[in-house]
Amino acid sequence: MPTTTKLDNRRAKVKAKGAELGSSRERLLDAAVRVFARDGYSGTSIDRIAAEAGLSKGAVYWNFASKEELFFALLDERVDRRIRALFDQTEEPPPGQASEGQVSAGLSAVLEQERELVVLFHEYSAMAVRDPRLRERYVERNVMLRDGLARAFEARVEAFGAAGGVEALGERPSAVDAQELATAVIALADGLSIERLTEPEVVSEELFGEILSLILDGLAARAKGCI
Amino acid sequence: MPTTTKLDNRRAKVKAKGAELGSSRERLLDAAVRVFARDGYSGTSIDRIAAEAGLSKGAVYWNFASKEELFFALLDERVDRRIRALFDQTEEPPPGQASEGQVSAGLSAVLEQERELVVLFHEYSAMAVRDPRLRERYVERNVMLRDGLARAFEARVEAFGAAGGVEALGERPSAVDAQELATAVIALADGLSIERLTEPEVVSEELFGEILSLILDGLAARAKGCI
DNA sequence: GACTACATACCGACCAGTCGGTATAGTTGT
DNA sequence: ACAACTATACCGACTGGTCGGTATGTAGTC
Repeated sequence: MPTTTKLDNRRAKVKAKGAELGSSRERLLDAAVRVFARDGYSGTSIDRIAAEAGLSKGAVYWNFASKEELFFALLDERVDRRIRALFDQTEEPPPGQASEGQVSAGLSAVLEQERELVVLFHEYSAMAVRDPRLRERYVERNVMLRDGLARAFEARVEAFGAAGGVEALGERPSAVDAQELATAVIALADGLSIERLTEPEVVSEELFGEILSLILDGLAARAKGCI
Repeated sequence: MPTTTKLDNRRAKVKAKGAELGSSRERLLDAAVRVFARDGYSGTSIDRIAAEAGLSKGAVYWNFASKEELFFALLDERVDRRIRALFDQTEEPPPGQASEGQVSAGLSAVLEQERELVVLFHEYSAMAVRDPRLRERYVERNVMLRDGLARAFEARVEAFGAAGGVEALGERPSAVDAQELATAVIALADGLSIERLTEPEVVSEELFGEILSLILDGLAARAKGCI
């Protein structure tokens, strides 16, 4: 169904011009981040977003095709971008250092400053469970993150293997591979960030890094055969 | 504000009689589990729940004070009960055995069979982020779970300490205490169960148990000083 | 005067909650 | 045993309000 060719033309132009700082489009997205995070997707009305941006409903429907498209744009241009940036900086660790501390610090910083993004991410995931279209995009993003992290682990293990003379992965029957490790580490990060939303005091800044290094120590110990 | 004394009296009686199998109340709760899990809280209408239960809106408002109360009842009588049962069986592990496998198997079984409960739990947590009243109850439940798990870890470490002659916790500067460990393990379980909702194929049955034993191995290795 | 970038008024759908009505079960007086 | 009365458990029409989306108006710009 070629629903909205006219609209697509319009949006193409908008996308070209809309990046200007302080443009209505940006103000709407800023407001949408706040309101969606505060009230949830279905608890948020278009009128409220418009009002919070100092604009009207007309401005919203000029810049976005629908409420859903506004939400998608927000995920693309705010949430995903942020997460990708975090993981890019993770993949190239500062020269020759163990990176758990860095990763944990980076993650904690994001979680601390950008509570709204975490809430939106949470909302995103809850919606992806139901909506197949959303799920497709959601999974695509997850695969990217997981693969990146898995590669980072493999690189680390190779370096470790060269130093310690032992391969940690794929040797023992109970060993986990890099993909599984990445899956679990992402799950841990997600889980901790979610717990932090309701109980900030029990999830310390360093916890993620500590557990991550515990896991890696466990791997190393198994590789050394000292368990 | 003593709002609904009449209603409370009524509900007390209902609670006494309502436990009968196949009662309207139970049928409504069964339907509510399905519909809330399928369509989300705000995507669910009272009429739809009633229809799915083969009853009418009047039946819903006879048995429950409001949509919110219906949802709370559902969390109490279905979700929480189930989770508590799982953790109770976790706290007394089968005689003298390492319990990671059991815990992981139990968790996986629940996640497999009761996808609806996981979805509802997810929804619950998303709502608790916003609604202070809900958050209070949510946190209360979390504290219970965490304390229980922390005690289990402490018991395990004591046993381990007796066998290995070393205390694993509170010795090294980078060591984590039982509460933090429990927090992380719950976060891991939550994260994995959420990931499993959208990507069932990447979260294997055994993954949780494997990571858990990796973490414990890491602790043991540190205690032995072989890292 | 045509196009842009909105504002405003409006429509139809949906929905939580209310309320009068009602069928059935239970209780009480005789 | 039977009528009179009451409480229980539900039905379904209705209300007030909200909200996504649309249609139309309008000030500024080229």
